[in-house]
Amino acid sequence: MADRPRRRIPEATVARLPEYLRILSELDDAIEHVSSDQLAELAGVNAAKVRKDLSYLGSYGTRGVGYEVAYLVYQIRRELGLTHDWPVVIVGAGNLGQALANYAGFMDRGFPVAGIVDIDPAKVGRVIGGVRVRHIDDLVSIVRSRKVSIGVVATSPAAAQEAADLLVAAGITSILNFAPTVLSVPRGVTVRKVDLAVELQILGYHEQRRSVPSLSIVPGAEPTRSASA
Amino acid sequence: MADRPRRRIPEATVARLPEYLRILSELDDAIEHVSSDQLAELAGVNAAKVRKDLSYLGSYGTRGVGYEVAYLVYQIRRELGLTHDWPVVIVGAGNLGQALANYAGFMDRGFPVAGIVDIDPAKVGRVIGGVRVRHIDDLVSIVRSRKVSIGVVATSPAAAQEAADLLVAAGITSILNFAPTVLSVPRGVTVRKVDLAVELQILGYHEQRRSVPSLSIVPGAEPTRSASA
DNA sequence: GTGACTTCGTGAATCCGTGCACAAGCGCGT
DNA sequence: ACGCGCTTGTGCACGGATTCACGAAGTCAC
Repeated sequence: MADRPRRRIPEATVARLPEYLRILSELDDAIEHVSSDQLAELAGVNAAKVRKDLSYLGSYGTRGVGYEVAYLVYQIRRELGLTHDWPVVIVGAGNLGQALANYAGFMDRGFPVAGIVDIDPAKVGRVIGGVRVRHIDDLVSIVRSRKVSIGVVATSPAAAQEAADLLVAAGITSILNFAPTVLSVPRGVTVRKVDLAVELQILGYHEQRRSVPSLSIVPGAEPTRSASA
Repeated sequence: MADRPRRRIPEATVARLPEYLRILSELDDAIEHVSSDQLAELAGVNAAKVRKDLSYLGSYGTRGVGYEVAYLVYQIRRELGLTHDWPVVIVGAGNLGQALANYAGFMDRGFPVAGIVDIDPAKVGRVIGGVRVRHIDDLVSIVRSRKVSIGVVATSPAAAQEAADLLVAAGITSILNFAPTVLSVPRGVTVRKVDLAVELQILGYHEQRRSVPSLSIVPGAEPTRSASA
């Protein structure tokens, strides 16, 4: 119960914890315990990995039984800092910004949209996903009043760096960047990037790779196994 | 010039190549050569990494000069299989599906939207991003006629597995999954997943981490340095 | 209480990715 | 022709992540 010394959790594990959390949350309420094997199966990963990941939580599984679902959920939420909501502000009310604001999954999972801003006066005032679009000049006041620490960049690539600068100036310390641009930010600000085209290009690479060798080697080649899930 | 034996490229490198490609494509046309240092700066990574990445292409940089931009672009495009377009089909014409279809970045970067399908008859017929939404029953014919090999799942979580099954049945071999669900697919099908909420939760973890220690240790604690860029 | 069985937690081996450091190669000026 | 300065390409060492394998610790039936 007492705050334990809190060891550092490997980045790879941090990236998987939300997945475990989602899976556990979706489990039938009647299920009280899960084994690492079951959880691994559901998450599409190795069972040993699950156990090692969970061991970083200092979490108590019970040998011979497994992990108590409710307690595990509590532990993961706590470690991820999900004991309270993290409001986010979205910069850019274009296609993507609108889709994000509408996306129920944000609100549901503890990231309510505190505001959407755009530089285009024509978009200001429109209501998206229950939130009114405001002018980018209001960014600072939104961030301050709602205590927002996470910003989402959903602008055009050309405007992304400026958006990031404004977010940082407003006091944001974490940025999720959807624009295909490398953002430069001061030390102490965390940036994560999601580039949709890059994901497709990676898939394209594998596609290309599975077709090229087949015509030069075997007649009825079986597809090369590739990292799925 | 001749097809060289083509070594396997590490996954981490494959994930960075599209980024290099984008940066190189955006360079001023007047620039003929870039050094690994310059490219590294622009991509926000280490110069040695750039050189090692590019060395997998068997690419010829010139010592003392750098890499010829045009040739490098050609090489990367070739390695990623971007010498021709890869049409994609989007399943799900909800918020996200619409945003994706509208997203110019797909078309621009070699991934034209060959079709959007939805199960909801009310959505069928609507035109999004220049493409008419069709019923999911037409999926097979779209995939066959347009030779689509990449599918995008932009459905609700509940429908995602079914969407994936239909895509696979239609002959798709690569899937980009935006639904917060673990898809199970046959061997030989590549799946990549983008979960927006997971990205936010990872940011949330870092946010929480930079605030918690400060209250228990130092009075004026400086934020813990974290992996940015 | 005892033994069979299940499942966790973790040491140890291995693999992958990163970054340093330096030799080899190229161009340019003289 | 030659040497100087710049930049690539890569061997090597290191650290992080994955996976195996097994001892420890618990449950359950009888």
